[in-house]
Amino acid sequence: MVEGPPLRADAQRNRARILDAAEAVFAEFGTRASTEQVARRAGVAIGTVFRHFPTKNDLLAALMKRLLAQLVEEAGKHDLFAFFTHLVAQAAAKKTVVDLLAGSGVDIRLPDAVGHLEEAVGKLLEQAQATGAVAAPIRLPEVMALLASVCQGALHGGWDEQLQARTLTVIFAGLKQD
Amino acid sequence: MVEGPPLRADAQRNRARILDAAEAVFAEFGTRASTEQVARRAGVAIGTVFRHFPTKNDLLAALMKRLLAQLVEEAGKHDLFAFFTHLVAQAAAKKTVVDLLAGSGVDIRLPDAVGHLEEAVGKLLEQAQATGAVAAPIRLPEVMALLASVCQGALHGGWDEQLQARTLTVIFAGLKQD
DNA sequence: CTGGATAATGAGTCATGACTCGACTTGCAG
DNA sequence: CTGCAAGTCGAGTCATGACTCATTATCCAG
Repeated sequence: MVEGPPLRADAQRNRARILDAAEAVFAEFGTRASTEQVARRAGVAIGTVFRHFPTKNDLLAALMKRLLAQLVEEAGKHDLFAFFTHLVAQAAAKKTVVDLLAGSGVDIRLPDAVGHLEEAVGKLLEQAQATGAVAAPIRLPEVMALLASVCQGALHGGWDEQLQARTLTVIFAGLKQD
Repeated sequence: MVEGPPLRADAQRNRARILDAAEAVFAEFGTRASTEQVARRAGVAIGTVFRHFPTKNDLLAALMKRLLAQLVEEAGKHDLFAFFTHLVAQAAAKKTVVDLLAGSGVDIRLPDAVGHLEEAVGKLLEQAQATGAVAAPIRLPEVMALLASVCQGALHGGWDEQLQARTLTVIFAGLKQD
C-alpha cells in the first residue's frame, strides 16, 4: 500500500465517482459489464478509469474492499441471525460482493479484508453462543460457508421473501441445535 | 423438439464427442471457455460444433439437459441426505450444472428438465418425512433452495471434506426439526 | 498570475471469441 | 460401384472489450 503524493482535487472527485459508478453498474449487470459502461455512468472518459485503476481487476479489487468494509460495519449493528437475514435480503443489491466472493471469473486477493469480515462474524457467533441461541459445537468456518452459500442461492435463484424466510428458518434451526 | 431425418453415423459419433468434450471443458474452465476449446478437445473442427449446435447457448442447453437427466437418475439411488452429500461432493465435477442453474451469464430455459429434478427430489422429501427424518412443515422449495445454495457454496468456496461435513450437519439438523 | 506538473480525453491497437461459408470428404441408397 | 446429399473443414468476418498514448485541459505552488 504505497501512497504517492496526495491526489489533486479533481482526481479525488473522479476516483470516488468511478467507484460509485462501478458499484452500480456491476451490481446491475454483474462483473462482466465493460469498463466503458462504468466510465459512461461515472461521466468520465475511459482513459480516466484506467489512470486510476490500471486494470479492470484493480477496479474490482478496490470496489470489493469498500464493499467488504461496509459489511463489517453492518455486522456490528446486528446479531448473527439478523445479519444473515439482512445479507440475504441485500444479496441482489450486493451482487458484486457475492460474485467476487464466489470467484466468478476474476481472481482477487484481499486476505485482510475478508479476514476482517470473518472476525466480525466470529464475534456475532460468540455472542450467539453465549446466549444459547446457537449450539456450542458450531464453529466459524461452517457459519461463513452457510452465509456465502445462502447469499449465492438467494442472488441467483431470485428467491421471494417467503422462500428467503423459509430457507433461513431451516438454517437457524440447524444452528440452534446441532 | 422437431426431429429431422436420422443423422449419418459419423455425425452421430461427432455429436456425442462434442457433448463429452463440452462437459469436460466447461467443468474445468467454466462456461466461459471458448467453443474453439471444446472443438479441439473433441478432435473436430469448429465448424462442426456449430453445425450441431448453432449457437453456444444451444450447446450449453443440450449439455445441461444431459447433466440434469443424470442427476435425476442418481436421485433414485439415494435418500434425501445422501443425495445432498453426494451432490456437494460432486459439485466441482459438475461445475457446469451449478454454473448454469446459477444463471451465470447464460440464459437457458429447460423448464421440464428442471421440473423432473424437482419431482425426483420431491419424492426423496416425502420419503424422508414419512420416516420422520425430516420435519413435517418443510416444503420442497426451501429444500431445492438449500440444495442449490450449498452446491454453489461448495463449488466456489473450495470446501474441504471436513467443512462439507460440518456444513451439511447444520442443514440436516435444521431439516430434522424445524 | 502563470508555468509546469498532474490529470482527462477518446480515437486507436490488439486480442479474443462467436459465428459464417465456400471448398472439400464421406456415408450410404439404389 | 457411383452420385450426391449430408457432413466436415478451417480460414475469414465481425463485434466486443481491455488497455495505450499523444494531445489537450486543469489544478495549484510560488
